[in-house]
Amino acid sequence: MMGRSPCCDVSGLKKGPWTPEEDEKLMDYIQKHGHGSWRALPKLAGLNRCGKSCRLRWTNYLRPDIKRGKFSEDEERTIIQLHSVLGNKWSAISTHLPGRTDNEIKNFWNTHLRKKLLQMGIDPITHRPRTDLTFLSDLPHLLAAANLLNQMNPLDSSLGLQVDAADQLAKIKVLNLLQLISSSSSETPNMEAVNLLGLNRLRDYALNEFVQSNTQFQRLLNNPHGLAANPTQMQSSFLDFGIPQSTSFNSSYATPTTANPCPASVSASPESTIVNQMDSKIIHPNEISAPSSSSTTFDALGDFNLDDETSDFYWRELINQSSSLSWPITS
DNA sequence: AAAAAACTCAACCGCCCGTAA
DNA sequence: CTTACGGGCGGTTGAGTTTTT
Repeated sequence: MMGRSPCCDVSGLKKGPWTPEEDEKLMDYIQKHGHGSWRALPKLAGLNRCGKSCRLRWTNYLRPDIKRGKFSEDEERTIIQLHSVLGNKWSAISTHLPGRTDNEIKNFWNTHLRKKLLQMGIDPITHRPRTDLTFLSDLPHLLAAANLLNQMNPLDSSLGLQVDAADQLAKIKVLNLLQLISSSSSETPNMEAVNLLGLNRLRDYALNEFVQSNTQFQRLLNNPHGLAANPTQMQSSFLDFGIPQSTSFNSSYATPTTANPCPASVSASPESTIVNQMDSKIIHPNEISAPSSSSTTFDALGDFNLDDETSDFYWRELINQSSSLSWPITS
């Protein structure tokens, strides 16, 4: 026989948006009888729909325990964290977000989070810094954000939120930028993109802009308060989910240590080591001990910011040496 | 003011899987 | 053991809405 025919192909069954009347019928019926067999339900409830359509309408919309409205930042972080482990297992992800349906999470991911990660230079599939550098064409905006930071009084509460947002974004982008730059050597395929974008000039500009001038930005970099992904919280909530280690290891999205897209570049010059060190600091350390849960950029950033003394050290080193930096990239 | 482009999200489709027959 | 069925899942669509030009 041919492939299975769609359940509602049998003519006459309504498709498309639900009317309030239909909703009411469905709700009434389920309230009185429970849903029982979805296939049998439409006839019993007096609905001209297929059972599948009814089930979908109920689980994604009419169910009384559904939370509506914007996702909180907490939920957002949870989704990103879980997605880095589970991939597109929307249903599994939704079990950790009370009142949110898989469909809603999927939509939210596709319309918001994916873009957000891309904009931050994070590959939404691997959750690691993107290896193509096209996002860096956005660098002017990044720099503008950083400049704005410098002009803002961070104590001005009316601007507090904006400072935080810009702060987070700038931090993340700078770190990814530095990772990518520092991991590019003339041998890597990145090189082409780097030259294409005239990144060398951008790099100098960026470093001068970020590193040389401002104590305020530096302070913000070292200030964990505005950090998008508080590492401690992230780690513990991650554990709270009770995700078995094996899940992440088996996940097709878990990146094996050998496939690190940001390999420590061969130190072409002594001066480049500082950035490479930082790169290692950012990306590598936990991978060795716990490859499963620590391979996301958020975790990496968390590490970087967790240890104030260390990050302070690296930034100071970077600042001290920035004027004389000779990079492994040559123009 | 109007047209086009971009976005949103409810709902659909086809496939998969567990299980009852 | 095989197969048919129902429920569930992830990918995709497209009408309605909002934003941009």
